[in-house]
Amino acid sequence: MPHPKRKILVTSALPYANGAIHIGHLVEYIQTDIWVRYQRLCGHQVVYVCGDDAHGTPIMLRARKEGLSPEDFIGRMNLEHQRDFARFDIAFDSYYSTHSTENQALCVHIYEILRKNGHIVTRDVEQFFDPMEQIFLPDRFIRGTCPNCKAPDQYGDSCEICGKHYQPTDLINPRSAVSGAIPVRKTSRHFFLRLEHFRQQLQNLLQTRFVDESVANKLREWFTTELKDWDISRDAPFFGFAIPDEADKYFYNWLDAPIGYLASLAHYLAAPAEDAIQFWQNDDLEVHHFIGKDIVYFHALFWPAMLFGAGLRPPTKLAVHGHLTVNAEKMSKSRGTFISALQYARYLDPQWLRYYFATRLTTAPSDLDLSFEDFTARVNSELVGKLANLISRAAPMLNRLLNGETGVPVVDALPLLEQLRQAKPEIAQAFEERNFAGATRQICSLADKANKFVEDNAPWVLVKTDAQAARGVLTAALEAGRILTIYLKAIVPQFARSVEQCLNIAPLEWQHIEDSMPAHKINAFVHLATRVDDKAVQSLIQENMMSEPTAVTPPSVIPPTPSTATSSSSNPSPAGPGSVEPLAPTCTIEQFAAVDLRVARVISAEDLPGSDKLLKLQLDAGALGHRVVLAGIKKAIALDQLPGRLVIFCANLAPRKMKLGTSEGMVLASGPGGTEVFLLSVDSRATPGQRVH
RNA sequence: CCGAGGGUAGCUCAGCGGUUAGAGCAGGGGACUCAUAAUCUCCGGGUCGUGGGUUCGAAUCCCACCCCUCGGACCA
Repeated sequence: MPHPKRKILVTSALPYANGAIHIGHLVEYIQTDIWVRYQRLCGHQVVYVCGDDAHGTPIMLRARKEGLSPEDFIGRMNLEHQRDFARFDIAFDSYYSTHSTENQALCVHIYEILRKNGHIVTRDVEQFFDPMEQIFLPDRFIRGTCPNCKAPDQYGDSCEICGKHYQPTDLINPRSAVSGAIPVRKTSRHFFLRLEHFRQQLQNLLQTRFVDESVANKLREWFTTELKDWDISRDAPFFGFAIPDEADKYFYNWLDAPIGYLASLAHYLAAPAEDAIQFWQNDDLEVHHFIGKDIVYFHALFWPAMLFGAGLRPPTKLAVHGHLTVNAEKMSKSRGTFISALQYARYLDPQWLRYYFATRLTTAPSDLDLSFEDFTARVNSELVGKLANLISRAAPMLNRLLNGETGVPVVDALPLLEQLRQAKPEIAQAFEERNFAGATRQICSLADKANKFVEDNAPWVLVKTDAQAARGVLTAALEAGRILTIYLKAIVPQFARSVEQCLNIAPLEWQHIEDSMPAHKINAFVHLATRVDDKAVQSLIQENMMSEPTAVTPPSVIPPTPSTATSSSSNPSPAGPGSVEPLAPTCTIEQFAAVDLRVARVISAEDLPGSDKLLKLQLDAGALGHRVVLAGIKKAIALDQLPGRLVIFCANLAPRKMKLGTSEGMVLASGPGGTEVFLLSVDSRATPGQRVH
């Protein structure tokens, strides 16, 4: 009524077609779906599209491992994903795939324009190459010893033990995760999008309501330096779209992933790609992308840049959410908290998760925690104890004592009902802003009042003396339940459906808040929501701990973060230069002498909680005294093997303040890092403090 | 070290310049028995991270510091 109908295109990030949907992913899809359902409830025109991000080397390799063609593999994943989403009532209008003819047409179309307009350049890039497999290796497919903490078998982009990020070229003893071969450097021509061309437009975009202020602050940092060209090409063999007029060149899947939103739209429209573009360009259309904070870069820079370059409008809004932790820790297989959507649904009700996430989601892109204790408490006390209870006490009573017929709410109930209705704008605003925590808080508080009303008027007593009055009380209670259900409908649609059935009313819409139920006969009560059984929660976690990490083939590329789209092989910077420990430039004897290497004896080694890679070593350097050195060897060398041992360390290295203390030197070691670290030692007769020449 | 966000009752959080600081959950007492042992009621419980400042008045604004989380830099 008051506001005109909005036209809104909504997307959730495209999950990578390489693994199952897990509860971390679900934060985003549930958040998006609640928002979408709310908008629809208000009568707005919403198209909600998504699909699998189906391209890339990880998928190609994974398919091969399973003995499938990539097409068959992603087809299977797509079905699995759709099945999982359906269980959680994610109401996509179109769930498609980046591997589609529409997407290919769109990618080529946009690329051609970018090229024509001079936004594409080519440049030679040197990269790791697997000589056995004859493929270029994404960072994640190079494993080696972490150069920082010397943990062995770490990914090429970052170390899981110490958390350090680096270039694959920094790895000690790098190996191809595909074949085990030693990667070699190889040069190839790559295509780049000149991001700098779009600096002004991108910055202007930040002046709009494109992102919330806290995110905008962060984004502005990117503009303090030159925007680097973005590498959009990959070499054959690659599972993706070929770049036109080029032999053996493919589009990087992060190029076709966001374009996949358009492709999914085309699929929804059942129309050719041009129609999707036309739809997109509609002046009245709002475009909202829901994404995790890990992929802001792609959606705030690359994607708008592509659109600008192609003469298309940018998105209206990025709705950024944080990551999920479970019981206050990162999801962990060993703790049983790495839970797939499927596993969750086997033990627990998806409605509960929708409700619980809603109570935790705010506008801010901060991480949210799924504490199972809190989860159980809140679902039981709020969703079941307050909300469901209101109807489950009133409806059966009306059926049993008063023939199931509602009447007119008693006069005493009018202030309550008025209050319920007056909450509308505030709750609406909370939904609009994605402040679902605020919305549920208000809804619960209203439910408290409604329950109190029932309590105060005791219809079960009243019915003995004044049936009509009792009917009026129960009618009011059900009316209150009906209004609350409208408020809740976007969050727990199945709950709402049950209420509608029970109250024998048409599907509820937001505008029905103002209405009153006419006197009518209600249906038999149906159970609205069961309580969470703590045992089921325990079973779920137990089973998860037991279940072997199957389905994950060696180069496990299941994104460790909950959010989505192309988390693997997603190093945003252009394919970095580097090499397999190339020989350093020649140095003079003076330069060499500048480095003062000394013998030292390890006095003690202690763990540094908070660092995955570093150990704190106390060194006895003889006349030089004692030194504290933080060495990245935790993964490689057991604590008890260190004390007493002679090592070589650089004694005149400038002290370095690190996160967990200051390091007064550097212990020398070889090896790729991670668990492959080999300390240099000297013959046993060397004494601490001696210089190495 | 830089940036962002946060530190308010045992727990999760609301309040973000104005009367004695709130809610839910948990704990304790009571009421009720219509309801999925639900609901209602009462109680205990906080020097609102620390120290300064602005103000008639600060949890709320400013400055410094401490701690946590998340990015980034550095370590490499």
